Amino acid sequence: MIKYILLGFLNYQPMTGYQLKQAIDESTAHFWHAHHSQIYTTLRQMEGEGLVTSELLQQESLPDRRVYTIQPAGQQVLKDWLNQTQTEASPIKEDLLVRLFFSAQRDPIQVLTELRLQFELHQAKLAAYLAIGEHIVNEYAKANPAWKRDQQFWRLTLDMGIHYEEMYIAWLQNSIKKIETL
Amino acid sequence: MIKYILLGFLNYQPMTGYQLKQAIDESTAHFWHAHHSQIYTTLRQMEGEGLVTSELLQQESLPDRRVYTIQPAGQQVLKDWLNQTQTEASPIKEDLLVRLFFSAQRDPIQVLTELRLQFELHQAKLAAYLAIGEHIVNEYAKANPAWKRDQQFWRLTLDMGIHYEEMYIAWLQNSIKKIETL
DNA sequence: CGCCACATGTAAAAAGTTACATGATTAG
DNA sequence: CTAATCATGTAACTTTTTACATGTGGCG
Repeated sequence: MIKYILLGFLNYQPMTGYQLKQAIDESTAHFWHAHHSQIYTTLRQMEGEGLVTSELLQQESLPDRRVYTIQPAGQQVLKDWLNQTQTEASPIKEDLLVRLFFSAQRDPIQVLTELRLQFELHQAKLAAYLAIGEHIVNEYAKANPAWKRDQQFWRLTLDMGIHYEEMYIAWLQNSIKKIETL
Repeated sequence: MIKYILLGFLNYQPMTGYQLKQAIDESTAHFWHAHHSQIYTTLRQMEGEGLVTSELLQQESLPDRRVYTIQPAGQQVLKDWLNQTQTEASPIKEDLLVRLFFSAQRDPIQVLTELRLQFELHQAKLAAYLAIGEHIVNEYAKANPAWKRDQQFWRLTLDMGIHYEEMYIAWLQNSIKKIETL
């Protein structure tokens, strides 16, 4: 999957592994993230497959940067992947729910502490997403008029992030209440 | 993670790999799933670590079954894991959002078809969760009075599943509308 | 002086998926 | 006769995570 994300970004413009990591952290991290080690190795692997090419640029007083450029073969792979529609709902893996599922024997105080911490974490995430929303509307749209249509799709994924966090926060509040009165 | 789920179930009663797979599919699958291959290998691995023991029971006209029983060491591992509170929100990996993020250049008809299929899939999931909720209330609570407290925690995780699907469905409806009028 | 940003990698381990492999019974 | 349920496993592969590894320049 990380392969397609990298190709997706490179399809806009040539980028380095470092920049791709940043782009992911800033935009797709709330539905897909990756460590830099995976990004660098996947880029090299894709270069071997002829999906991208790279060139090393030297900089004064800063480390060299390896810029990757998507190739027609890479664009085709991306396109093919997008064209073969998903026929399943993606599975969820949510640590907290696993923990909660087996928490009946735990000290309720500890469970509540954990849920309250999650409450704060998810509120922070929500706040961050809302800020990104503002950012997209105010800055990005003006700076890159060519990506106006793209931005509408990015916005949809951000909306999901926002709704998800809102739902999560409401559920945490409700769960905390229920455990308190158990 | 699958390790703790298996220990969590075995902490209630001895079970076979097959039964554990069933238990996971029926209860935790909406926040954590596993293939049978992973379950069987993890059980064997835990046996090697002394967290569980197993014995082979022969059956007439049915295959042998290997029943796993949790050991004190396994209970300790489970307890320790539950006691060390998560300090982060679990990351999300949602294929559909990755696809949507890079879908500006795709044929909108195709995107809509994909979203409408997801709409049906998530509606089916929601219906299934609601049915499970009924099941828990009506049958399970009466059959296992010793797990009454546990059931209240199970119920909380199911609630999340329900709220998640409701949110997802609403977001899909809204996204479909937006793309239709794009 | 210490931390952050810049910048790229490798290695090893853990986790998860897919495919291969077998075989009896029972219900439709 | 065909599909599903019961029942367990291995092997190969892919993906992801964690740790190791290095080095400069700027800011407070």
